[in-house]
Amino acid sequence: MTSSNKSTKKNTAQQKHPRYVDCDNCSMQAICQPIGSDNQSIDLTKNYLTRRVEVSTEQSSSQPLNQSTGATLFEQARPLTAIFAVCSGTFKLCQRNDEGIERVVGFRFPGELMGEDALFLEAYNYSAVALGDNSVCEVLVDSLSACSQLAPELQQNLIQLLTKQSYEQQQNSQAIIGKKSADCLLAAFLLNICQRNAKHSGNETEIELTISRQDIACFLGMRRETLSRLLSKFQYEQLISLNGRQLTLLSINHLKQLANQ
Amino acid sequence: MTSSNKSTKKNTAQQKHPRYVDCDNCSMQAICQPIGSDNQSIDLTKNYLTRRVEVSTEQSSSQPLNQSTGATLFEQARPLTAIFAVCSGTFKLCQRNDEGIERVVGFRFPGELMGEDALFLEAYNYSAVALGDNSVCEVLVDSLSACSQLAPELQQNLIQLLTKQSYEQQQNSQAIIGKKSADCLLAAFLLNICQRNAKHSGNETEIELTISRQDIACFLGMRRETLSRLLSKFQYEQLISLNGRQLTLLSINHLKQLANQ
DNA sequence: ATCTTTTATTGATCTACATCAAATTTAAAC
DNA sequence: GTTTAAATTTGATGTAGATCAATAAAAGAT
Repeated sequence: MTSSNKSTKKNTAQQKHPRYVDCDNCSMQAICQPIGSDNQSIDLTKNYLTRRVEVSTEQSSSQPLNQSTGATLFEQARPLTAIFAVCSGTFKLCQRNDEGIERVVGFRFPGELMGEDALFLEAYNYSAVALGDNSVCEVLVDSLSACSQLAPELQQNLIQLLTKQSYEQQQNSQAIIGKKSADCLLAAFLLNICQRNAKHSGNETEIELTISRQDIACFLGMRRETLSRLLSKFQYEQLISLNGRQLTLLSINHLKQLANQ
Repeated sequence: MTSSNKSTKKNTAQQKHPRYVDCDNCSMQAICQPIGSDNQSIDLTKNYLTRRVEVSTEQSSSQPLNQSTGATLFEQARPLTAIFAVCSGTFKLCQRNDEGIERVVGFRFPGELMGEDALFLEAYNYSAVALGDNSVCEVLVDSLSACSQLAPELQQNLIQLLTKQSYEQQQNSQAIIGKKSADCLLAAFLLNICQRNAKHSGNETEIELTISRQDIACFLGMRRETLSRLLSKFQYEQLISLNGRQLTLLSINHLKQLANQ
């Protein structure tokens, strides 16, 4: 099985300038925009919000998963002090179960939230690891809580945000679990990440895969060998093309057909 | 392979009097108890709450899944007017995807909520079908919303409720997805439902399985033949015993060991 | 009660994926 | 640049679970 494009070298088209997501396309928006209860408006950045905090790969406190180091934004079971929105880059979310076995439970792209599902609970449900040099917006929970008691509008927005978020999470995981075969699963996954990535990149057919094969395989519950074979097969079948880290969906229709089995 | 207890007949120990869950053990509690903002308390039942609405098997509007009829409490995609807590009995939740393929996406036991994950969104995410003669408590969303604007206490409770709920949902689905083998999956499932059922029954080792094999298999993403074989194997290995619909976990430790693989 | 229909169990076979192993490519270190 | 290590791809083989098919047991109907 010979894949079409293999000879291309020097295709690590490193984007020097990371693209930050627009606030308009961010899930945090509901609680990040200036809130004016009638005439008295609250300056959010003076209260609970810090924009564009860099999370670079250097200082990694611990290795959350066997391989691939990366900056850990927060760790599972630690007290929840803040929730985050991804500004640029990709994060992976890892969860350790009772028996100490770790799994990749999700990925987050620009404009998506992290930690919000444990808001007002004691601790983070999972660890968040930056895949590369990323940035986030940070919302301090205590300050947010204090503010929301002043502004009922904010509280209403918060409920909406949590509901929508929980809904989308459910949709995303629904799209993954219970697929008939690994083909379908992978097709669904590729469509899912490209669609989510498009919210800020604007391109639904291309994505720069900062996620390693190992992490993808772990998330999808298959072996990396299987994933590798499937990617080769998809390339052979002209469903996708892979140039280094650049993934292009060549036939979204066929992929959708495959995914819905 | 001969299962230990097969000869027992007439073991359909029908519980004439369905056990209703205590309000203390119900997830709806946060918004169902009388709320007193200082001295002016709101009478909930006069506003948005109706307790113990019967949902009997008779009048089924449509067959949500290929087999097993049952009263449909609400249907996917219909406007969300109310959220529910199970009082007695078991419900199954079905979801149809874009391609029209239906799946069982969950079950609800007494004290658990339904529809709450779409609160303040347009429509229900799934259909809810009663497995037998059940009952629910109903909370009307419009009235709840109106009330919550009067009582900030209620709104705070609502946020807590939604967060906890979303967390538990995630935990439940995490316990299921990505298991190595069907054995582990089934072990995890049996432990999960017994544990959830124990919240109102008080017995963590026994449960009356109102759910059909087909529905369980569909939920777990396996064929009913496979499920049947596994149940037989579990009985042979003295992990469980099955008397009609009565399931008993004989060795919770072994099951847990199996589930965490 | 008997008859019919549905639901559940067991058997035989076949395939998708895991597993073990080796080669190859890519990235990091020097 | 070269060397080393890590990540990815490809190959060979075995097994878990799907699929097809046939009973067997409940549940309803009469």
